[in-house]
Order: sequence, then structure tokens, then C-alpha cells
Amino acid sequence: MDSDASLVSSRPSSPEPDDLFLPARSKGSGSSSFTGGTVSSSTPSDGPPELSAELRGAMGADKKQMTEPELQQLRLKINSRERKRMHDLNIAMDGLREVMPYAHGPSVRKLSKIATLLLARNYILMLTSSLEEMKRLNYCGSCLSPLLLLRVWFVVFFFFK
DNA sequence: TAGGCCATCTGGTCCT
DNA sequence: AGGACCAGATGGCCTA
Repeated sequence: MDSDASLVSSRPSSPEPDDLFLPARSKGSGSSSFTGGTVSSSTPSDGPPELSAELRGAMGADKKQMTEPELQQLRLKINSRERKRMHDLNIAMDGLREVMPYAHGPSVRKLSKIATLLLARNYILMLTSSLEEMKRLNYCGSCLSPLLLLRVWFVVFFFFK
């Protein structure tokens, strides 16, 4: 199990893709399928599978035909990069969830990505308008907290309504 | 069981 | 040239 992935992923039961991918791909490229996890017959068209630009580039760079294992290795490398990118994105999303005004805790269901983004937007808008109102009315610092708290609850209430 | 959410793979495109 | 980013496809898990 990839410890990094298990830290970030909300799906600990997700299959370890490379372990599954290797045997599946070795059967051939067009209509491969995983035994227990994600699948990859994802060519958008129905035509024969085509090489990605990166794969084609790699083949052209060496001015030789890449062997099947070499292509497989390259594919795994590209997949791994993409996985890491998505994991980083999820880490950032978790960071955003942490600063959002909603109930956190083990018994509370995690906000979905779309809900996190929408709530973040509302939160920012609310803070911005509060700040502007404060400037306009010359509020003192001690007045700020109760007002903000009220507005936060207001936004959260209507978001989850 | 349908629908929502998610992880992963993949090919295409853009950027450095 | 290689990596980052993006979107489509696919299948698994979970909940109402």
C-alpha cells in the first residue's frame, strides 16, 4: 500500500493501480480491464488505440522502436505522475476544508469537493462584504467578532439548508 | 437500486 | 523534450 496515497485518499480501499495495471496491460492494449479496480479501455474513439503525444515523443527521441516493456514503464511513469498530481490536489482540498466554517470531526461526513469550493466562495464573499461594511461604519475591533460569527453561521445555515 | 462522489487511466494540449 | 494540466471514460463505494 502506498502510504502517501492512503494518507490523502478518502478511499483507502482503492486498488493499488500499478500493481493491477501491469498484468492487465501485458495482455495487450486495446480492451484491457482490471480485475478489481479502475479500468483503462478509455480510448474516446472506437478506433484502434493510439499513442499519446508523450509516448510518441519518447519513441521518436530514441529514433528506435520502443519495446513493449519500455512502453509499459513509460506509461506507469506517466500514470504515477498524474496520481501524485491528483493527490497533491486533494491535500490542498483538505487544507481548504480545514479552514472552512463547518463542523469537523470523525463523525461528520467530509465535505465533497464541489461543496468545499462553493462554501469557500461564499465564505470569501461574506468576509469581503463584512470588511467593507466595517470600513464604511468605522467599527471598533471588539464589535468585529460577534458580527463575523453571526454572518458565518448565516452563510453556513443557508449553504446546508 | 439509482445516483452522487471519487480514484485512476489515458490521450491531447500547453508550458517551460 | 519532458512535465503539468485538463477532460473524458470507467468502475468501485456509499447512501437514500
